[in-house]
Amino acid sequence: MSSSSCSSLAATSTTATATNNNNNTSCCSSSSTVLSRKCFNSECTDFKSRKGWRLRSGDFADLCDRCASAHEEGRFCETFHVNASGWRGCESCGKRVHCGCIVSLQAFTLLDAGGIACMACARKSFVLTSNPAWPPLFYHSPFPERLKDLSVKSWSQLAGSGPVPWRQAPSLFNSSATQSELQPRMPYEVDRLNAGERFSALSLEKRKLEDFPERFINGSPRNHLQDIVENGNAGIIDDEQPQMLSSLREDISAQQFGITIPYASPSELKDQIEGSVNPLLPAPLPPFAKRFHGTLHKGVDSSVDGQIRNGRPRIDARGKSQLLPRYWPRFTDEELQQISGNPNSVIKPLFEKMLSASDAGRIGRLVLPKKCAEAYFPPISQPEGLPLRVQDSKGKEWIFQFRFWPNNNSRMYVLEGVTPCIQNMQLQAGDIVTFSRLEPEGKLVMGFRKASSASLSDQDNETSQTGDGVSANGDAELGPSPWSKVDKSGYIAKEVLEAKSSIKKRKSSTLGSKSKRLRIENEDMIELKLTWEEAQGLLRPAPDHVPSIVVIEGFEFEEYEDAPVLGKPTIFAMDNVGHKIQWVQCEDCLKWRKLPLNVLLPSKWTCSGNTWDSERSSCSAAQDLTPEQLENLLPSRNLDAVYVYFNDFKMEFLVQNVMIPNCPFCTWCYVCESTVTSKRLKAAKKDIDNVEALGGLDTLANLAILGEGETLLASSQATTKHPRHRPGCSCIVCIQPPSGKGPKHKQTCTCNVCQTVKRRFKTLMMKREKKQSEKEAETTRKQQESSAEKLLDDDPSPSSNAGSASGSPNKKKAVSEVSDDDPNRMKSSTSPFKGQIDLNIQPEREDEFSPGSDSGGMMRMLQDASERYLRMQRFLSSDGDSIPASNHSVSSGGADEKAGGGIMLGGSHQDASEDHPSAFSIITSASTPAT
DNA sequence: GGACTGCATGGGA
DNA sequence: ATCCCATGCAGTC
Repeated sequence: MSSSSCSSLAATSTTATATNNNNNTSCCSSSSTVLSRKCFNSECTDFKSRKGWRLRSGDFADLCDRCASAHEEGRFCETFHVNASGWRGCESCGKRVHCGCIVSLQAFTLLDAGGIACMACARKSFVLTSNPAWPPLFYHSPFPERLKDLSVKSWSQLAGSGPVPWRQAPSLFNSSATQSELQPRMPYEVDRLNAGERFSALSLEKRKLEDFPERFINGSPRNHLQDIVENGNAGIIDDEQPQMLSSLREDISAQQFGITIPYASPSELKDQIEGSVNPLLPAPLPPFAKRFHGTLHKGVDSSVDGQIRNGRPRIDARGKSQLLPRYWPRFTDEELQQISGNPNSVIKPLFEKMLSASDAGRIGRLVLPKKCAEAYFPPISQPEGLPLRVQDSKGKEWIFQFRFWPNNNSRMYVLEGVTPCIQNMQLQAGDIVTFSRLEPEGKLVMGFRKASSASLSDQDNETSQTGDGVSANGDAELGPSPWSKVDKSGYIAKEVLEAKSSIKKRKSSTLGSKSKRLRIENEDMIELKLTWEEAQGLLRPAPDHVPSIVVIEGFEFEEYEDAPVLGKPTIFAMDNVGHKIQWVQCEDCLKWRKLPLNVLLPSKWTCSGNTWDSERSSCSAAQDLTPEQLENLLPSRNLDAVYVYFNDFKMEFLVQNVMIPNCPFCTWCYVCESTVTSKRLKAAKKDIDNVEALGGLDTLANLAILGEGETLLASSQATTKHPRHRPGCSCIVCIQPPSGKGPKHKQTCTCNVCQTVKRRFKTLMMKREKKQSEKEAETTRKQQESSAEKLLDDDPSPSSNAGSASGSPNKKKAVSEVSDDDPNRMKSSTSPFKGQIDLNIQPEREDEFSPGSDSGGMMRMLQDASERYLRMQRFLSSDGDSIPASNHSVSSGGADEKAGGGIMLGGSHQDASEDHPSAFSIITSASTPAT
């Protein structure tokens, strides 16, 4: 390498001063160094006297008169680097341009497709398009003192903790000196460097620097080879060629994807020397900022555009590897404009991150990518970290705690207290938060990008990149779904599934292969707006599917060994004679047709495919459903509330469309499709508490409801514990009629539902009785003693024990009539429940419901219920086989139907107690025979 | 019991 | 093999 290149390299270094110290003969000099009085140009032996270009250090190269003149006239390289390597031809005019030194940086720009263009051509040819790929660049102000000041003050002011020590983990720096080449120096980093605090890394850095121009000037493999072939420029061929080419290919690939790279680009260097080209020019803005300014303020000098082009990221693969691509900022002008607000401010994009479920969750902790945190956030040495003031895109300021946790000999950086901000910006998992810095204030700015917009833009990008509009990863094979719009039936919009396809493409590019869990979740939760249940409903076994049953923790899972097919979503119901059927909507006429239960339909189905009902095999045939029936049939979407009726008590559940694991009502009940907000559930629980003393079966029914409610409450996400049910499934879940549908069951009903319920109930009761009786003998005495004391001391009325459970005279009466004379039991029955009732449990496995395996509350409730029930049984058996007295006394109407306790699940805003003839009831008969 | 905190774990790059 | 980081979870308040 020629000495001229060496001098250039030294100039490229941010450590010109240090380099000078190490190599006085390299004639690198700066105004701040008086070790050498020679001209910066090693080719020149004259003594320096004039300032030249600006160095990274903020100082100016000292040049002799001759060199300074050549520099000012733009002839420096032509004069002094004639024989140096790095001469390239402009792709446009062919003019030879030297690309091998800091002096020439402003003279050319790298082309996206490879090669270079001289600035004259660049200014003529380039149209500044919205290119989110512009890198955030270190703003090297012509006022280094101001920046130096800012470099410390900005963070320290933000942190409010005085001067910030040098970052504790400059891994970007120390691990490989890459930053010296490419990483934008943070102002404080420059300070540090200026202060000569990194001498230890100097030799390595210097070595890196020596090969940097070779990489740098050969902006593309093509040009590199071209240079070799056409120019016979052997000067740049060295042992590193293969690696260089490989590296450069990576660069090109990165560029092709329009990736923004938060590392220094040569434009940064250009900016530094720009001042030297014409020191009278206004302070150069960072290229990115220039573009931004150019966007905001028309009429910016076209030269700026060319300079901006010169800011194209030229990133070394090693530099790229420092920060994972998924964190590279991809700001659009609009986003910048949104963030900035103030056109006089300069936005420096730092990084971005897609919010994970944890990030967006209520915990309020945003995990920061380590490298980003260490590169762009103030250094912290203590886990407690620092408070960090961050401004959101609306200008609102937030203070987060920037801290870290020790983790595997490393650190895990988090921003704490982000929940208000996240909520304020209405962000959720999958959305992207962006971090940038506002210059010159140094203020951290947090922007965001919603997942939908991100997906669209990314998708657009990718489409344009591939040029064929076809997903590169083959996800398009999902194909457009023929399903029509989402409506009350729960059908999924065609557009939505198409969006899914596009989202998957985006995810594959944006997220890479990272975090499948996140990807799936995002798709489902955010993009698809597809509930777990809906997704389940879409799946059909393959035509020749033979399910294999896997039992996990007592739950049977049907496994699709072959990939399930996407089928036509249908609605299962009971006809008026109690047979299970399914309803399907014609793709064309949208009429609903009744089909046999086990029919599996293709994803696109029309009336013409109705081979089971020839009279309705045409769209012209009338729909055999009244609007009212249809309304009852269709699962209600966007429910506000679910009412669960128990005798005269109506319990309201607020719901969301979330599938509930272990829901005994599976896919049919409204509750099952919903979660219950804790507030309302508590209210409901209170109601249940109020009525729980009605009797054993009533209580059990309540427990069933509440157990489910607990499930609802406890589960914000579906689990795999819910077996997949499909047509023909005969489990307790599936044999139940849809909520609010089907005939009511008499006590003497011997249908599958009742039989199963009775059997399970009886088994449960017997086991509970047996277990409890063993313990009762020992504990009852003590309990009675204590209760007796309590009764004597407090309240002679047993019902008072229920506390708030005295809301109605009926209840009081019920309590007194069916009262359990054990107040502790009453108390326990009002205790919170943790457990769940899963009607899918196998009776032979019900001992898993032992208190030991239960959290306690639920089992106590069950025990109470069983005891009461058995006591009632004994009581009633002596009085004839009749319904429990409690129900006689409580039920205000239709007592016979509600005898034994009924769970009626009404739909949204439906009053099943009044006019819902098809309200679903589970009748647990008091005369249930043991099985 | 729920919220919060800090660390541990394990999948994935 | 190593590191990152999303998330789980136990301890504490």
